[in-house]
Amino acid sequence: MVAVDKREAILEAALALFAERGFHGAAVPDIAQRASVGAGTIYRYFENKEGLVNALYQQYKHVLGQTLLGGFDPAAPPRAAFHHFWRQAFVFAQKHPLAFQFLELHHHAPYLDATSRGLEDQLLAMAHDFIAAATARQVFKDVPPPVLLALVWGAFRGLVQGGVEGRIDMTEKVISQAEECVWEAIRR
Amino acid sequence: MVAVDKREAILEAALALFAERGFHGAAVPDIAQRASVGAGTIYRYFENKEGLVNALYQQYKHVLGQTLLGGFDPAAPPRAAFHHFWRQAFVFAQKHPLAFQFLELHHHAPYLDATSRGLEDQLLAMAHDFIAAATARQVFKDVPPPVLLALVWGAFRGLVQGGVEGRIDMTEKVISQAEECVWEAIRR
Amino acid sequence: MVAVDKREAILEAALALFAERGFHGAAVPDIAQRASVGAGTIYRYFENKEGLVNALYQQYKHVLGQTLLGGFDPAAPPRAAFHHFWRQAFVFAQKHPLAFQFLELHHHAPYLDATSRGLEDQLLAMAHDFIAAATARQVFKDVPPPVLLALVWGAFRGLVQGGVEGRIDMTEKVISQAEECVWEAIRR
Amino acid sequence: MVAVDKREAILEAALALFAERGFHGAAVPDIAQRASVGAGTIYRYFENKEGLVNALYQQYKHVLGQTLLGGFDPAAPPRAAFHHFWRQAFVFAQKHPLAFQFLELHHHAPYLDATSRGLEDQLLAMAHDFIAAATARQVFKDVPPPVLLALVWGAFRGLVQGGVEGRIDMTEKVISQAEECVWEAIRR
DNA sequence: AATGAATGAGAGTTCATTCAT
DNA sequence: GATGAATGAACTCTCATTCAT
Repeated sequence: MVAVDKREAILEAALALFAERGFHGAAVPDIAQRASVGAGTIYRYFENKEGLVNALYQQYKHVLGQTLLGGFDPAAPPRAAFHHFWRQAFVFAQKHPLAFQFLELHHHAPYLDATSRGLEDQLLAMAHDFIAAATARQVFKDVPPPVLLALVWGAFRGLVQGGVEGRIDMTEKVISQAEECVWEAIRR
Repeated sequence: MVAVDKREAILEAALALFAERGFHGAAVPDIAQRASVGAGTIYRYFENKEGLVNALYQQYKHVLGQTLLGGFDPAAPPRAAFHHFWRQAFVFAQKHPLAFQFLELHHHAPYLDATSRGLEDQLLAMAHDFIAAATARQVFKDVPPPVLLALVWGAFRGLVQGGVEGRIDMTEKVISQAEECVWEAIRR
Repeated sequence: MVAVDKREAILEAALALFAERGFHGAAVPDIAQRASVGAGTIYRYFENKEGLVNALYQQYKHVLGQTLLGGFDPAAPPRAAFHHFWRQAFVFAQKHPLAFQFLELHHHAPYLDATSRGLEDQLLAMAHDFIAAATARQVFKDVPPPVLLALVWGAFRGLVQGGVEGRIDMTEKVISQAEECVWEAIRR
Repeated sequence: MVAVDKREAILEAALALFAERGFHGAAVPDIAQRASVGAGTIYRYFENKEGLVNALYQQYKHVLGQTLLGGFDPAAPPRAAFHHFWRQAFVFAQKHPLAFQFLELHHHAPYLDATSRGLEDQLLAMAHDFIAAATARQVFKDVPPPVLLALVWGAFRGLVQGGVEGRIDMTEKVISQAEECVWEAIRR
């Protein structure tokens, strides 16, 4: 097994345990065991437990950003743009369900470093700009963009959690219906 | 100081630390110190740390339920009912901001006991019934009630978090605007 | 057992193990076991392992200083003063043989804090002043005081170690003879 | 790079770290890194960490012995012999300052093996014999030879340490003056 | 009833040593 | 021969829990 695989195994195990139990609830030896790796090995790849969460956070925050932007047409009309973001967010949440949980659980945690916080701020800023532009063009309701953003992302997150917890059968149709609901929430 | 006050002090301290750092991140001696109580005293009032989280969870889940239902008129039309719930949810979130954080953070945690889960299920069921009834009367969009519930509660949660994290200035107007947004998300 | 006794027991155990094996060679659980105390208990009395060595160092450096100065007559002639210091140094080394070993072993160690270093410097300065004064009065050879100090204390240390290691039978007579030897080394 | 060079590099690195931090304070990977060698390589040349200290101890104890005896004239009168030993001891301490520190620091350590202890005993015996002979000829004071040895070597060690720690400016003159002091300590 | 000193299991982390490459 | 990634035992330290006072 090459080094890259071991690093991968550690990240994967840590993702699962951090998502399930939180940072303080996931013990390093447990992570090591799940990764089929000696406990000491983790410290060859990450400076310490905090380094491990931050690596994870940054990796998936980056993937999330790339996924949301991937194939996005800046010239698209707002409704199409919204559709793009909505579907791409789902792509991420379904491809990386643990990572989605993990990211949402570790928001603003005191053990996140400046780089992690920077990535979060960046994504937030991008979302804010998009909404502010559409608001300015009177596409969205006359409501402060941060409010619209909170409502949209909150609704999305609620939906995904409902799926994960088995309260919602996440069919293609449900995703579309939810998109329409949320669009009506924000469109003028 | 009478016993009730000590119990109260412990619960209050635990609420603050659990909300801020999570279950595993909050040390019992820290809770004791914040409550100005000996560490051993906590074990006179609660069987152990799990007993303490569960007491807290049950207490505030109950308060949340009472707050949502308080003054509710079952005969009110859906829009008025929705208005009632929306405002009452805000009443709770603003009266007990730490409790709101705490409840959302500890959803489905493995250390929650059957009673805690039961209370959660009960609240969920009530919400579901209300939505299902309105859906049946074609007030809401033809979307599975759990989906509508997830969208609404998710949006609400996102809004509150935005306020807590300082991204949103939670004025009376914002609360009203958000209510209108969310209503349009679900109404037919 | 009262707290003071436990602190005492920890200090005594730590003294023995640090003197025997050095700082890094003495494991905290070993110290705890020798002190008949739980490992965690050590951390109620000392911030960490470094805090423990420093407490020990400061305590015995202080005792050494007090012992050397105890009953000293500043007006005494140099030979009498030297006799006093020589005998008092032996009093310390025989009353606290482990402490003597410990102090000599941990000289200038990187884990000693400013207070510990300060005490060491203070003792050194006192000795230096005494020697410099006698040198100025042409009682001692015309040799830099630090050199005389190094020779005297080194010889003393060598003698004590020889006793501890069983190479020397430390009788009253030997102590006197050694005193005379060292006196002749430094006197003009 | 030939094998001998690697062994040399390891010994040199180990000497520096053992002298500075002691046996338990010097980590094998640190030694390897300082020697620009893989950690595993150390185990090709030495059985384990103990084997490494012992090799070092024996090597330098041997060099010390050779240096002290080098050019020694057994027929020389005691004062000349003492002068020889004193200067040669300085030759060693100045040529191998780390080795001097190392040897003094690791006296009687439990991880020294029989060979190391044997070398130490041998040197001690030689010194003892020299002193005993001179004492028998009434050149030295009527003091047990081990006492004289302890005083002389202790004084020497104190002097060297004072130089290393910067308290003494180790000029040619100081070395001579100190020699005279110590000679007067022991001569009848 | 209340305390907080005491505990030891278990946390995060280091390191002497091994072994596949 | 040489490496350094890998290991797990052992290290320092924390903390949920107990119990003598």
